[in-house]
Amino acid sequence: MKIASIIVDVPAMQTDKTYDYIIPAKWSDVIVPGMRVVVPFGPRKVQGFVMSLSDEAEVERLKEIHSILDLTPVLNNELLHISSWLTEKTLCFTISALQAMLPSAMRAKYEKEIRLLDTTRQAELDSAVQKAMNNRSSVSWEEVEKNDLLHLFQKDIKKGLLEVVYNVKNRTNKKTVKQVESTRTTRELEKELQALPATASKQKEVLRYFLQNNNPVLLKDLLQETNTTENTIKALIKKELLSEKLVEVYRDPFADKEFQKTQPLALTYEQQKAIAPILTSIEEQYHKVFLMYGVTGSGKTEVYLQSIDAVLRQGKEAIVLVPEISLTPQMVNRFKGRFGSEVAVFHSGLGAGEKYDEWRKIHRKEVRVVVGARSAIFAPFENLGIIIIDEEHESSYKQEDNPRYHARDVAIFRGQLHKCPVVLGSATPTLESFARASKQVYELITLKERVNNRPLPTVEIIDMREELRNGNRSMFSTALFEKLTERLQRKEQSVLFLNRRGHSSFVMCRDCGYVANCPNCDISLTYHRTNHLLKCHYCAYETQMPTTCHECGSEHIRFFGTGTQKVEEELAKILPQARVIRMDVDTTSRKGAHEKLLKEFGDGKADILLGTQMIAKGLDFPNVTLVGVLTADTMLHLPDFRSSEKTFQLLTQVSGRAGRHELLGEVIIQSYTPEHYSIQLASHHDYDGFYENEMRIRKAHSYPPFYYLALITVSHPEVTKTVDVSDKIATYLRKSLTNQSIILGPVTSPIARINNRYRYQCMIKYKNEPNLYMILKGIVDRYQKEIAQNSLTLSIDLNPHIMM
DNA sequence: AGCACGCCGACT
DNA sequence: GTCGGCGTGCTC
Repeated sequence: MKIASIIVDVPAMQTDKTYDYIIPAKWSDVIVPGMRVVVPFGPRKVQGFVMSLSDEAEVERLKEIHSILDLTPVLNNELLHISSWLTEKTLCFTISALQAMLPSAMRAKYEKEIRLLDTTRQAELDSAVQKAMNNRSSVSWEEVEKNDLLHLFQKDIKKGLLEVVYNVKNRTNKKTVKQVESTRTTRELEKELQALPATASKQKEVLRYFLQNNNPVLLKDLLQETNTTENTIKALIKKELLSEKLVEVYRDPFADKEFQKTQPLALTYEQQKAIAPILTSIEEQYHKVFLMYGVTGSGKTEVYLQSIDAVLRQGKEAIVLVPEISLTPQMVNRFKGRFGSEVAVFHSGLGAGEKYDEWRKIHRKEVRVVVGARSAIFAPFENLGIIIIDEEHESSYKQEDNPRYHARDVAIFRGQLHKCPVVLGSATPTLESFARASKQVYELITLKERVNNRPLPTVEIIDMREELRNGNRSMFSTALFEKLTERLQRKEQSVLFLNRRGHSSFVMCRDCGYVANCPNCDISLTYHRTNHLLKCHYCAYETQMPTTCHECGSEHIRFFGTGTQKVEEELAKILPQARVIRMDVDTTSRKGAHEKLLKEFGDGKADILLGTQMIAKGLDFPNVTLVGVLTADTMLHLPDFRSSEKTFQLLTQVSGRAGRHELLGEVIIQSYTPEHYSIQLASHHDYDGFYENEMRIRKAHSYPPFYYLALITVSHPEVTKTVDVSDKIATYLRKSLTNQSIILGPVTSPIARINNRYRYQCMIKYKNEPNLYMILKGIVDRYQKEIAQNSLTLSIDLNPHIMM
């Protein structure tokens, strides 16, 4: 008897193991590991993944697999292997790891319905139930629940008149279109054409089309070619002259775009030197991590493209990871332009169906290059030749919910398995990566020159305190205002960058200092101008914007913090003649809006592009000669040891937007702490200086890359319980870990309460703790019961990037 | 996660 | 004496 060990789609500690099922004889040759199946689990049916096969099971009474969802495995052996590695490294459930590797469209949807067991006994049903059933043989559970009839239905279920049926619905929907073909040979068609009455002129025209071109054609195209309607075709199908069938198609998000084919550019001497070791590792098929440290504009992308080209010539495949926000059409164009239909693209802008289609292209080996955000690292390639992570320092490569993985770690793991190079590219590498490169763990590749030999833009730092002292209370310094005016006169473009992270528009009373906070979470409420509401970003709480202060009754209650809208208004006041495009979540939420705004700016339809993080990357407009950073230091003071690094990266990134072509670029950085080393060193384009300085600080405070971190967050509706549990955990950790490790806390989380749950955290700083995973697992086990009751939550983040 | 089973308090 | 509250434990 053949047995399959299956991970079921029930994300809970108690079910985080395989369950054995009998493989029905009819599928004994079909079912292999990596397939999705539906299995009975208790009284219901759930989706499951086949992990392994065997001939014997430890359990006595086995059930059979109910149905199969795939004909070929959706996860190959390598991905199954990665899933167990992920499960261990991130302490997540196996099912979460498996689901993270597949497009969301492949996750099962569940549906419950109540069905009449015996049609002859319909009369015995409760009259209200009969009415609700309305002669149907089944009703959906939701419908019954919505009409508040569950109680009555339950009685009839007990009587054995009705039963509850659990269905697993496969969400995947392949898109199909109608295709029409003729059923006759050309000669026969000719006869039929003669036989048609003269009145059927349209039908004749269609037949004439097939006489010319007796091949299957899409209905849509046929209608257009013959200028007719579906009815004509239907008539012909009825006469059995034509037949129609549904063919599967891909939703192609780039269908209506044309990609100009590009040829490899001649590499500069520096680029040639950079690519050489990568090509060697591709040719000789060994794994190595390269850190490609190249200033903005040094032509990293061309090195990627030519490396991929070498991989493709070898018959292998390539993954390119790009941060979500820089997955712009410009970026996609570069890859599609070089490799054409060999490229699949993954990004969050695609709908679930579109993502599924891109995934299938890879699965069916129709493409060999994938360009995408974080999750593209799980692309089901089997013969990888290179993995490239562009903008390696980007925090979006770390997933912030379970499984809390970092795409870089997965990339290196896959690189080892495939014996292929992993290239990490950045103008501002993370300290972790640069330190590894310094220790020769990674091979450092440096690109110091900009391709067009343009000098880096000059950067001027403006002390905003000084401006204030001089009586300038606006958010534009005199210097920035003057430069903006200058650009307007010269008909050049400017980019204004507002760093909003950590500085939302909160509401404060000018008289007493009262700040409007969320009643459920210890966090200030954010003002939303569109509907005049105060909203909490952590729970769903929202309330009207108060007209008077809750504390002192003063009317001087205002919102603080600078939003892009406010900047736009002020800009309209001081530079009324300037045409401004604003890019933020409000103006880019609609599909394609992002792209449209950028195109407008690129076409010179505006003088100033104003925006948040999303404009920091990838933009490359020749006419931009000024970049202004309105507030450089807003995120410098976040409770995060990486805040200096992030500020440096951001400023460097933003500065890179100016003067990329013939025209010289200038950058203005406005700051209230201009003396800060992040700002100073970024203004001098001095990464090495920043690296040294920051490494000293990290060493002094025992932070990465000198120590690894693990963050444990405890939350519970009662403070006392939260404190109690976190205390016990800290004590246990101090007892169990080696004395080389440092355990901080417990302390309250930077956000002390979310959704009425108090939050405490412990931080572990460690260098080498071989038993750490076991110890942390033990802690989760110990509190399993309370976690299951949903009173307590423990979140464990290994290598956390967000400390809150 | 769901769901059944089972053991105590408020009603017919 | 029964209905229903939710604490406990299981799902191959």
